[in-house]
Amino acid sequence: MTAKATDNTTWDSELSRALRDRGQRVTSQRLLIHRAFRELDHHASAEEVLAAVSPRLPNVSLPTVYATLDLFRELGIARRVSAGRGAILYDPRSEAHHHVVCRRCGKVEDLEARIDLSPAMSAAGRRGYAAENAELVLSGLCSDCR
Amino acid sequence: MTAKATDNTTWDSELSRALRDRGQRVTSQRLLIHRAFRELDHHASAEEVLAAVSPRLPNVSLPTVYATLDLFRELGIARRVSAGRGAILYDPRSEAHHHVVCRRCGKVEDLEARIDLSPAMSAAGRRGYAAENAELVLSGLCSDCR
DNA sequence: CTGGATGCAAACTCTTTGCATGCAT
DNA sequence: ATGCATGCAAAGAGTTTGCATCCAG
Repeated sequence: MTAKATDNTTWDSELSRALRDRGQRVTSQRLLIHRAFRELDHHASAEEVLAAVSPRLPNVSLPTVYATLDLFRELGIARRVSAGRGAILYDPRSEAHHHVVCRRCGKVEDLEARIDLSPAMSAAGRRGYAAENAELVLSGLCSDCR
Repeated sequence: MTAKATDNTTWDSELSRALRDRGQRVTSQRLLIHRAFRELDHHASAEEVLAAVSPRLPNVSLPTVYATLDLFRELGIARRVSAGRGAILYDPRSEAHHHVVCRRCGKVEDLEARIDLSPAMSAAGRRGYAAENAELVLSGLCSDCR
């Protein structure tokens, strides 16, 4: 396992501080879901996060994972990504990046590309939207499915 | 209604030709779903398309609408757009455009903005993907919800 | 005729909600 | 002590599948 104890304590205190700033409680579920999510360091479904947490803290429920990941989104720690099908992924908001999804097997990969989104942002502004987030998803067949 | 009979016959023959080219059958459901979809001329859910078709051809079922819209996607007539939540929208592929979705009320609007997606396309190519489609979705609060 | 397309219903997946219990504050 | 957070279960939304019937080719 590549996880370091120092990462955990750093992550723990970051999350604790963010929660306290909003007057929300610091629970072991939130801390451990946070650790698992940051260790995955990858777009992950609620199910995947649960699988990563369960060995360390049993009896964590899927609804709690959903609620917690959505809390992370509010805290700016995670982004929601709707990948192709109805599945929702949560992505640790590291640097701006985008995604490709295989239209056959559903696999999602990161795309490192610098795209100038300002025309879209200002178009949204003209429409009356306060655009907070931009999500670019390409789709096609991956090398395996082709 | 703004629909013109000429549009219908044009659309009908376009679709008929595309279907025959692929050895697929030209059915009244497909023709009428196609008309309704083109008349809507807007990102629409399967439910909306069904509502538009039903007055003209009763007993059309939702599964048929899904299958037909997905067929349109294969034919290049429609694009699938996953708008924020798990809902799937089908968008008539007119010109390249993108979308904003309100994160509170879920409303989806078109965004006319010319974005240079080539960096993402080539990044996808490097990953082994044959990228066929690009979908940019911004999210935020619309003027009503703000 | 004959097989692909349709309608109906049911299954399926993923996500959200309601409520009693528990724990952080 | 107080009430937000959790776990469980069940509901809910949206989409897909199975199968008998129907109709375009």
